[in-house]
Amino acid sequence: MTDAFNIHAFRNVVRAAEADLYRELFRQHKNRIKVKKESVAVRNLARIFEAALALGNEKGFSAMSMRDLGARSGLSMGALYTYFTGKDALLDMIQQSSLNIIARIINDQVKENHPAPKKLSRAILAHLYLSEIMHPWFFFAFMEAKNLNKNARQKAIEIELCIENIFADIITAGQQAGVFRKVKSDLAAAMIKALLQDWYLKKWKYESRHVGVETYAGLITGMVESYLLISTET
Amino acid sequence: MTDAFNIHAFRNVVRAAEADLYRELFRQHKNRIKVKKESVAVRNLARIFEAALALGNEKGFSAMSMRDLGARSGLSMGALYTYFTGKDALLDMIQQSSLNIIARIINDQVKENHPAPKKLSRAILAHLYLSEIMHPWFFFAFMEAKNLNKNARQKAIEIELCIENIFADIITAGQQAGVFRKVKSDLAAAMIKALLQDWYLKKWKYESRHVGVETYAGLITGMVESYLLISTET
DNA sequence: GTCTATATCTGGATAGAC
DNA sequence: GTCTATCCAGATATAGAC
Repeated sequence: MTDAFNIHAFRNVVRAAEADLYRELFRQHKNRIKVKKESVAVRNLARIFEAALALGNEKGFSAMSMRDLGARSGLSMGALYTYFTGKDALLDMIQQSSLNIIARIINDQVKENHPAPKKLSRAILAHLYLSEIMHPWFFFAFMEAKNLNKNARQKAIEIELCIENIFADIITAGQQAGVFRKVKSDLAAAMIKALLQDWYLKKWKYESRHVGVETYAGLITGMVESYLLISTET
Repeated sequence: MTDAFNIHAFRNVVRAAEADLYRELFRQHKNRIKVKKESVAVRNLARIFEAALALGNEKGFSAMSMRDLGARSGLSMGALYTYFTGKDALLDMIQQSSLNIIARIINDQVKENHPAPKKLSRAILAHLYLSEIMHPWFFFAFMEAKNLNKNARQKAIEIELCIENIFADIITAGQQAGVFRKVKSDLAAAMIKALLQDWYLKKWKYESRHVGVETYAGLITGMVESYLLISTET
C-alpha cells in the first residue's frame, strides 16, 4: 500500500513479492521436495524459474529440453528433479505462481479510494509497470496458457477475468458518479486490457520506436479518457 | 475490389484466396514435391495445413508430433514427407502462406478512395472480418512467430508493420484533411492493431459474452473515433 | 544435496513394398 | 502416390556414487 506510482518505487514492491513467492513455493511443496534447507531450496527455485522463463520465452516451453534448463540454471539434471516431479509439473508451478503474484500485486494497488478517473489511470499504470518489471512472467503466462491441463487453464481464465473486473468496477463506479459515459463497462474493460497486453506482447515494437512505459501509459490513458469522460465543454 | 463489407460477402473473397493459395504453393514447390498431379497435391496440401493449424493451435506446433499430423490429416507419415522436407519447413511454409494471404487481402480492401474516417472504419472492419474467417491462420501466425528462423521472423515483423502502416497512413491523411486530431499516427495505429488483435487472441472471451464481430467492430470504431475525431460541437 | 552415467522412450525421418 | 516398418537422435527420468 505504499504510494508507489513511479516505476522505481514499484520495483521494490515487486522484488519483495518475488522473494516471498519462492519461499511460499518451497513451503507448499515441502513434503515432496527432497532438499530440506530453505535457503538452498529458495535460491535454486529462483534459478530454475528464471532459466525456465527465459528459455520458454525464447523458443517455447515444449521446445526447451531439460538439458537446456540444467545448463542455463547451473544445476544438473538430477538436481532439477529434486524440485519438481517432471516437466509438466514445472509448467504448472510456473503458471500458478505467475497468476498468484500478478493478481496479488494488482489487487494491492487498487485498494485506495480516489475518484473514478484517477483510480482508473492508477490501475492502468500499476498494470503497465508490473508487466514491465515482470515481463518474462507476463509473456510466459500468456504464451503458454493453452498448453496447461484443464484445471490450470480454468484458473488462468478466472484470473484474467478477475483483473478485467477490477477495471470494469472502476468504470461502473464512474458511471454511477456521473463522470463516465454509459458504455458497457465489461467491454470497455476488455479493450483496456487489450491495450495493456500489447505492451508486453510487442515489447520489441515499442522499444524500437523508443516509446517508454510512461509514454505508453499516457497514450492509453488519453485514449480511454477521451472515450469514457463526459465532455465538459471547456 | 468487390464491395464486400458485410462478412458474408467477404467470406467468398477469402474462400477464393485460400484455393489460390494451395495452387500457388504447389507450383512454387513443384520441383521438390514428388506428387505430380496438381489436383491431388492441392487437396492434400489443404488437408495438411488445416490439420497442422488445428493441432498447432490446440497444443502448440512443437508439441504436435508428425504422427498426430498424419492421423488428423488422414495421411501416413510417409505421405506427409512428400509434401515438405521436414517439420521446420512445414512451419515456414505455413507462416509464409498466412502472411501472404493476409497482406494481400487487406491491401485489396483499402484501395478505394473515401474520406479518412470512413476509410479507417472500413480498414478496421476488413481486418476484423478477415481475422474472424481465417481465425486459425491469424492465431497461429501470432503464437508461433517466435519459433521461426531469423529470416522468416524478419518477414513476419515486416508484414506486421506493413499492416500497421495502412492504418497510420489513413490517420495521417485524416490529419492533413483536418478531420483528425494531431496525435502520433504510428502509435494510434499500434493501438488500433492491439484492439484488432484481441479479437482473435481472446476469441473465447467474446464468444462467452455473446459479442459478435459486428458489435466488436462498433466498439473499436467508437473508441477510435472518440479519440481521433475533432469534436464538432453539435 | 548434487553430480554423472544410464535406462527407457518418444518422435522425426527414411527405405522399400505395394 | 501412399503405406508400413524401421532407424536413430535426442528427450525425459532415475539410480547410485560422492
